[in-house]
Amino acid sequence: MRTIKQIAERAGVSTATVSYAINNSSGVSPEVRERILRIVRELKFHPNAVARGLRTKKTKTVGMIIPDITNPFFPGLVRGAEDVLRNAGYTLIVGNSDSDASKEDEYYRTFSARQVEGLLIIASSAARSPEYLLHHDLQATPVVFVDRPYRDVRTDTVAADNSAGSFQAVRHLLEQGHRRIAIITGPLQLVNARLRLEGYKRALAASHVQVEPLFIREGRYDAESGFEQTKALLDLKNRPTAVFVSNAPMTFGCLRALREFGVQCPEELALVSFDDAEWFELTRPSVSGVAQNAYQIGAAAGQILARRIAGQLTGPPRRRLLKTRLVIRESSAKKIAPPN
Amino acid sequence: MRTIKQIAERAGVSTATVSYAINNSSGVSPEVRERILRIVRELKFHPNAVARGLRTKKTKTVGMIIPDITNPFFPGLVRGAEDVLRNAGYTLIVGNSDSDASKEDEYYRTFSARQVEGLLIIASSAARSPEYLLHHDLQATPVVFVDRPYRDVRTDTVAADNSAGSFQAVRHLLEQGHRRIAIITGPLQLVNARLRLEGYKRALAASHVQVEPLFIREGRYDAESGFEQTKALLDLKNRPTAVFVSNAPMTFGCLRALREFGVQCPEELALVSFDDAEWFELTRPSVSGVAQNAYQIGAAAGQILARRIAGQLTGPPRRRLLKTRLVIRESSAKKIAPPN
DNA sequence: ATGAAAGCGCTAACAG
DNA sequence: CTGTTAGCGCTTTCAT
Repeated sequence: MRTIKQIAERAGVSTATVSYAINNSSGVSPEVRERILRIVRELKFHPNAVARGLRTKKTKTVGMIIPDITNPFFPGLVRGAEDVLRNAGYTLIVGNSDSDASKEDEYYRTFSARQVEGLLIIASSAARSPEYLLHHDLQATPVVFVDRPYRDVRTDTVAADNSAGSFQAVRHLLEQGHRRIAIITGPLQLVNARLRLEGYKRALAASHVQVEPLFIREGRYDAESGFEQTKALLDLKNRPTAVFVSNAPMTFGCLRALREFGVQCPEELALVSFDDAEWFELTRPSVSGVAQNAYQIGAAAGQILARRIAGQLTGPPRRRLLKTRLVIRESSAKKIAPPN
Repeated sequence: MRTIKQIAERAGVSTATVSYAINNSSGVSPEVRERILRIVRELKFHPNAVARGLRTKKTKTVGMIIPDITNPFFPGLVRGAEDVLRNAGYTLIVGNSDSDASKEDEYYRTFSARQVEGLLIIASSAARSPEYLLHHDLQATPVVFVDRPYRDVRTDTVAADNSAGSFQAVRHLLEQGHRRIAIITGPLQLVNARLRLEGYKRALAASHVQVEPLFIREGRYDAESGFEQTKALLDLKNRPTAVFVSNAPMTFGCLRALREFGVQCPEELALVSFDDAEWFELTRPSVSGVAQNAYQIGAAAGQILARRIAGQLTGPPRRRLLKTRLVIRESSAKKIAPPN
């Protein structure tokens, strides 16, 4: 491995001068600078980021905690954050928590030890708030909460407007003539699951439709629970005519159930999903969804974090809620006759 | 931020002793060790990994270059590698190259500067071989090539057995009575695309079926090219009766084309895909696929890398080709009459 | 415009 | 069993 010292010897200057040259600080004569940079190029010298990090206490590293990269919603988020952060000179380290507090803790320790300059968190609960981070030596580190906009948290937050998106989806079902609309929610300890439920309730209220408690089924944001809860709805004496499913994996399970039990969609049960997976277009029926732009959310979060770290952004926490877009497909395209 | 020095003062010992204690080196009396560890816990002290890395030249960091985390095949790979490496004490940094050489280079520089101890690479071409890495100060760094088993490369390699998987898929189509079988390949500068083509040819040869050059269409592993090449096949005067598509995104495009041009599958054109996406099960028809276990590939690669770094694995490069599994669904389930 | 030198936090001889 | 000390590669005063 080459060091600044070797470059200095070759160039016949001191290490300080080499340092100035490669960091293009002022006060190095053009000739000397050029000579040094030439040698740097020849020897393919890359300054040791570890040494630099130790000295400057700026590691140019950011940590990100996500539930699971294998869940199709998160890659876009990560990619958006990565692209922005890399452009700003940061390296991103991503950890999968499986929404497990002890794995989260493990990553907090790793990140703390590695002196990350900032944190992007998709938290498993509000307990993972900055107060919590105090326990991990990360108190001074800027944090942005992503995707799950906990309210009581004193950090920047970027997420889709879950409530508005759900409102829109359920209003659409109401406009199609549905009155008996069920919802399969995510785990209700997660804010975004609660917000999607809230949007559902608001839409019903706006149309003076009573909430039917049996129509509110809590899932776990995975395919299995989507299947189970759909089955539960189908087993009801008084079935709903439509269902709003709170994410794509559960919609996957829902479709499986519809198929297995031979339920016609949208005729017997109309469907709108939160999220808009690519394959929604290819199923039969194709699936209506509330599209959130994961890349954009990640990019916005990365942007805010970079500016906080650089001190370009100060003051109270920013809350950005990004717009969703309702994509109507076959699963909700049929109007039904009003009941009376 | 706490340092070893502060712990030492509190405990009334030297920094060396603290270091011994937290690294549980031998030669520290139980009482002193206990006292130190108690203080460490109380103060939530996490040794500065940057300083440690500088001193020991072991950063416990591994770099991974993938084309794009947003492509559904890669998250599994990454997760597999991450889980294994984290267990072995390494932190994984992942970079998206978009199969772009200059972005790859950028990550090589970053990884080099950050003193990674090993590299997991899904390379855009064989040129990204260890010889190439010489240019980036990474010569001594263990490298494992993943997913794309370039032959002329002197490193460990882990991938699915692309050729065998394709062979199996095409043999299946032959067994269904098909003789006019097309293939949509990936970009042929990628080994795995070439290997999938090779498996296709071997299967045809084994059944004494002549290769029809018009039936070999090169795509780009993306949905658009899957659409275009399917259209090209459908435009042929003498259409094939079946097509083998070399990955899931192109199969997505293929299905779109079939739908758009009203082609019945499997009746008019049977279909088998390399890869097995979750949604293959939900389309109409459901899609047959060659499943490769991405998680397992990533995990195996991580394992080998960790052992190379630790020096537990020495000697010539290992080549591991993991088995694929053919999953037969509706898109290829119908036998057709032999064309005598 | 350039150099000498201190020191970031840690580990590892070496000494005792 | 514990302490002293040098030094990893770099940046950054402070001199000159």
